[in-house]
Amino acid sequence: MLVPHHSVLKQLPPFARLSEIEITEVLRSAVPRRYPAGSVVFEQGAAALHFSVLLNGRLRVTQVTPTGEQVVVRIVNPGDIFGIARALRLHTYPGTATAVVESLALSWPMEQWEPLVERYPSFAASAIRVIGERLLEAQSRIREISTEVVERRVGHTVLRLVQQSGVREAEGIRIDFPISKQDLAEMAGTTLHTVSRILTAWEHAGLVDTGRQKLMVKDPHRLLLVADGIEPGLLG
Amino acid sequence: MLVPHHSVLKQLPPFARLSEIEITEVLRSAVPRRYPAGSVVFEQGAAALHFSVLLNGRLRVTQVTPTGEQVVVRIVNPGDIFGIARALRLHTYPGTATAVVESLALSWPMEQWEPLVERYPSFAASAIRVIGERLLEAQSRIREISTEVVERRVGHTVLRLVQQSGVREAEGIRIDFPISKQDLAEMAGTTLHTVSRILTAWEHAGLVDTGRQKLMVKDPHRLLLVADGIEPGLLG
DNA sequence: CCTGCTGTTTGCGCCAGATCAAAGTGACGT
DNA sequence: ACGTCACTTTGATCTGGCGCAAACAGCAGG
Repeated sequence: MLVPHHSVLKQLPPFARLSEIEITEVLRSAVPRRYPAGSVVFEQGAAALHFSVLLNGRLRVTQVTPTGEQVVVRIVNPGDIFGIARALRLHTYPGTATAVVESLALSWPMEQWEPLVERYPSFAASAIRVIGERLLEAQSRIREISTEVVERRVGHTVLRLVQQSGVREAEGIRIDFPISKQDLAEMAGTTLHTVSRILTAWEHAGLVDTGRQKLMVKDPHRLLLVADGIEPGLLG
Repeated sequence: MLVPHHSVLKQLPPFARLSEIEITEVLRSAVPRRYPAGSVVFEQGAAALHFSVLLNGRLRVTQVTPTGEQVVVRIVNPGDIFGIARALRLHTYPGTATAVVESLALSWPMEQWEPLVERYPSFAASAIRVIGERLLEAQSRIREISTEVVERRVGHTVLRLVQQSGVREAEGIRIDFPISKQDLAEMAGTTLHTVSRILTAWEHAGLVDTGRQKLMVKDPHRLLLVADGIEPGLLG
């Protein structure tokens, strides 16, 4: 099936307001791409040749500093647009994207971006909203990192994951892709060691359930209280 | 002069590609607003009623955390669009904007945003770029705050100010609006005291010249070396 | 079943930088 | 000129959480 994406695409906000004909038109220049778990989708510094929509799977976008430390910029969820460097007048990708699980994306050559924005105002409006949401999230993280103590930062990081990538289960909400303590540390702006200690404390208190690359939040409400500083930390 | 803004507006990227007639049209729904130094332009949590373009002056946008700490989100420079909360589907402003010097802005009712984006693709494209730039800057700050030591963070903060709001002078580059050490601290994610110590050290080394709400960078090149960790810190 | 690899836990010492405290100084109004 | 207020400097102390180190546990592949 060369065009299984017709209906899928219509679900996504950026394309929701396009007609059947327009979608067919838009799909003409798109190619589906499959990324095995662990593979690199694009690399920091490489020429920005494509922008894409994630159909399913999960990507992790990281940046490395000039001195070699890594930070996780964001997690790309199904439905998200990613790799839009050129819209920001960049010629290279500002970060590296890696598939954390087997993933499928729909990919357009970068030159299609401008026409898409110019021709479909609803696409432009949607793009603004998507980028705007990322901006708000980034600003929240800045506020968190610069004013909050580690335990609360880790709390907010986990809650953000729950909201963006959580699936309800009997015992709580599971983050449905493999995530290491190292990843959490790079999201919260701390170290692997500190994250490990915090999660262990939370596990004893019954807030979460953790394991090798597994994370499940059993008591989101109470975790929120800790993250917001209403309930004191559980360390020590 | 009710419409002195015709030519001014045409200088600004979001409006640069509009025709004379279109600009007249766009200006019809705009009102100029004057903000005395120190006055509040809009307040965090208030209903988002307007979006604006800063014609001259300088605004400081801050956020306060639930627990009362403040962080400086960004400085609005002439030519910048600000207060576009509604474009991000927010109904209230996520931060507070204060005029640091007497400022003049052109202001539209929020309902005009969607029509503007839908009608003028070049406006939409420009908005995407502006928001995207803020996003990149926010991500840089996240990387800095979570991986760099204070001195280098303060360095990058100052360099960012130089780039965005610096004016060449005989002795170096001056930040052309009043900025306190407290402001710098809230931008770099540290405390007033630490900023003071660092700037004192830099002053002794001839990198900067500081005073009461004054900041001038005498040796931007060397400051960059310190900020990038190529040259060791000057503290102690 | 063993072996290796990668992710995780936990203990301990230490230091960057926050916090507390107090004195110093430039700008502005009267 | 003087006093006041806001901003700044500097010192002294305290501590969160980082860095280092070493042991431990899932999981994959032979």
